[in-house]
Amino acid sequence: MPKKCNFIEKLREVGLRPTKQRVKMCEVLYNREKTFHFTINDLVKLLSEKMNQKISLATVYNTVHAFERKGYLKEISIDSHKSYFDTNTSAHHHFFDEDTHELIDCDESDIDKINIRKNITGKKINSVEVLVRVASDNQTQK
Amino acid sequence: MPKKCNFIEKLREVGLRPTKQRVKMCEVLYNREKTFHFTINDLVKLLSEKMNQKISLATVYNTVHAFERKGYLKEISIDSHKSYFDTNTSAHHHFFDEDTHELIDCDESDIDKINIRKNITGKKINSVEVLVRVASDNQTQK
DNA sequence: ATCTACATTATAATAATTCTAAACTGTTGA
DNA sequence: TCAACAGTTTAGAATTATTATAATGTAGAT
Repeated sequence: MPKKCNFIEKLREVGLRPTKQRVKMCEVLYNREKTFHFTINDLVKLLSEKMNQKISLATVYNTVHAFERKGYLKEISIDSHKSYFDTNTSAHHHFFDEDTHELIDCDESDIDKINIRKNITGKKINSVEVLVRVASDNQTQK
Repeated sequence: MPKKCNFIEKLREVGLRPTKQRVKMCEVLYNREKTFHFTINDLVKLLSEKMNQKISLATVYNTVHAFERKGYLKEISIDSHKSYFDTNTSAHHHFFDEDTHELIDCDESDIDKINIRKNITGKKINSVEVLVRVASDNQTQK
């Protein structure tokens, strides 16, 4: 469990100034056992309610994006109305629970390596992401 | 190439009233050889510019969603700021060109069948989607 | 301690989407 | 054929997520 000073170090390492707000956000995001999936809204709530940190919405956006640029966070595309972020920045896949709107990580061992046979000329592959949508077994299907 | 009356039939079959606007939209969407990927914005432009159909933005949204509910269209999650739709409603994967923001279909043969070893108790798999992000070979990477 | 560049803030602006309420139009069945 | 109703369309307002702006604050180097 890293403590405050470690975050200050870490932030400095990637060239981000360890401001009060950024350190606080690190604590919320990385002081946990499992990886964390969240929307900006989730994060603002956590900061204001649990951490008692009054923080401007704009700062949360700016800082999340700064973290993303520096490889601290990864954005996940699931639905077109909200941005989801993931503290696990390694290449991995996801389950998305359509009932609860929860994201669940997929271990590498859960899905075989994806083999892509098609080539787009002049383009290289940046990433390959699998999204498995799940829902309650007894739910009406579209 | 289906003509107007076929669309009227088709709409009726799934329980949608064949209104002027819906038939026009069918013509734009399905009178083509290849499957078509688009945003709401693209569609509005096509309708107003190419088809000379003045149509309310709200109607386009309503109708696209009606089509989606009825299985005429599929939504694709790529980026969190716009909704992309696909006239190919069968299970298939995509390439997304990050330079041009273009979607390209993947044939079934392009990617091996995805084998998922993890189970979420009480949940069943609704869909498995692979998104392959590609970009120009000489582009700076994040 | 002071300076400067970068951060934060409140607020305004923008963009995508949804809502609303009134007007309109397929469809049904008398 | 036509009235009546339910489903549609429409313009515009409202909402939601996000980004821009401009003033103020602060970390870090000198």
